[in-house]
Amino acid sequence: MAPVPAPSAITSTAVQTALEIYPSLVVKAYQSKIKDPKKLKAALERETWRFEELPSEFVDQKAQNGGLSKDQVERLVQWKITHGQSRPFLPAMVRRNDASFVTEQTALGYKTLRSEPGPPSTATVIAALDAVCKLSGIGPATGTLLLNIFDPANIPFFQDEMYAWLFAESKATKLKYNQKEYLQLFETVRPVLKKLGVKAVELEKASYVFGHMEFLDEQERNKLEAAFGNETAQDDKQEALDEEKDVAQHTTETKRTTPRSKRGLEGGPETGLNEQKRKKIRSKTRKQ
DNA sequence: ATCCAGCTCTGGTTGGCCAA
DNA sequence: TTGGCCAACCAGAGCTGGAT
Repeated sequence: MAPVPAPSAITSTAVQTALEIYPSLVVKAYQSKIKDPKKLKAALERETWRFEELPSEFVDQKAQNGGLSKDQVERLVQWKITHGQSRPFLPAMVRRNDASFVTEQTALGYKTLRSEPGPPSTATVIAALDAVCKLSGIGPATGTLLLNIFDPANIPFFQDEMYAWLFAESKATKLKYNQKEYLQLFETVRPVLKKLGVKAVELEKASYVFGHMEFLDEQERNKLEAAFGNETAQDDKQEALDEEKDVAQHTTETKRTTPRSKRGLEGGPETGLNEQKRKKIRSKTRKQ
C-alpha cells in the first residue's frame, strides 16, 4: 500500500475517496473491537447520531445561543471512547457535572467562538477550549469535540488518527493530549482546510480512514491508492517544511496543559484524591 | 462445551510538586 | 504566580482459567 500523502500534499480527490470509504470502514473497525452485538449496534447508532442527528438537533440550540445538554455531552463522550481509545472512566467523570453547569460552560465556549466573525483564531479557540475544559472529565481532547459540534467546518476534533497523519514523524512519541499538542494540530490543519476547501469534520473522517487502512478490502485499497496517485507532491513538500517551521515557533508560545483556573474547582465528598485512593485500596483488597 | 468470576489492560484527566 | 512535568486514578471490555 502506498503511503498516505503528507497533509500539504493531500488532494481533495484523496479526501473525497476516503469519505466514500469511511462508512464501511467504521463498521469494520467497530466490529473488530466490540464483540457484543447489542453494544456494536448501539455504537453504530451513536456514530450516526454524532455525524447526522446531533448536527440537525443542534441547529435550534445554536440559534438560541444555547450550549449542549449534559445528555448530549455524555453521549459524545461515549462516542469518543468507542470511536477512539477506550476510556471507561470518562463517562463517570462527566456524569459528576451539574447539568446546568454543562450547558452553561458549553454555551460560554460557543459564545466565545461566535464573538469572532469567520474562522476562529488560535486565541479564540484557546479561550473557548478553556471554557469547556472547566467541566470535570473534559480535557483538551474531549473539549475540541464539543467545539467541533459548534463549528464542524473550522475546528478539528483532537483525534489520534489525525495527529498521527499530520505528524507522521511523531509516531514514536506518546501523545499527551494537551493543549499544546492540539494547537500544533490546529495550526497545521488550517492551511489544509483552506487549500482543499473541506470541512474539519470531513478531514477528521478522512484521517480516520488513513489511520485504519488495515480494514480496507482490496477494492477500497486500490481506489484509495489511485486517489493518492493524483497528488501534486513536489510543490507542496517545501510548503510542508515551511509550515512545520511555523508550527514549531507557535508551539513554543503555548500555555500550560491544564488551566490553573480549573484546579481546585473539583471537590466535595465524592471527588478528589482521597476518595480515589480509598477506591483503589478497596479494589486491591477485593483482588486479594 | 459452557458459564462465570476474577484479572489485566488501557491512556486521558487530574492534581501535587517543583522551578523560574 | 505561573508553567511544566509526571504519577495516580478511573472502570468497562476482553481474556483467562477453574467449576460444572
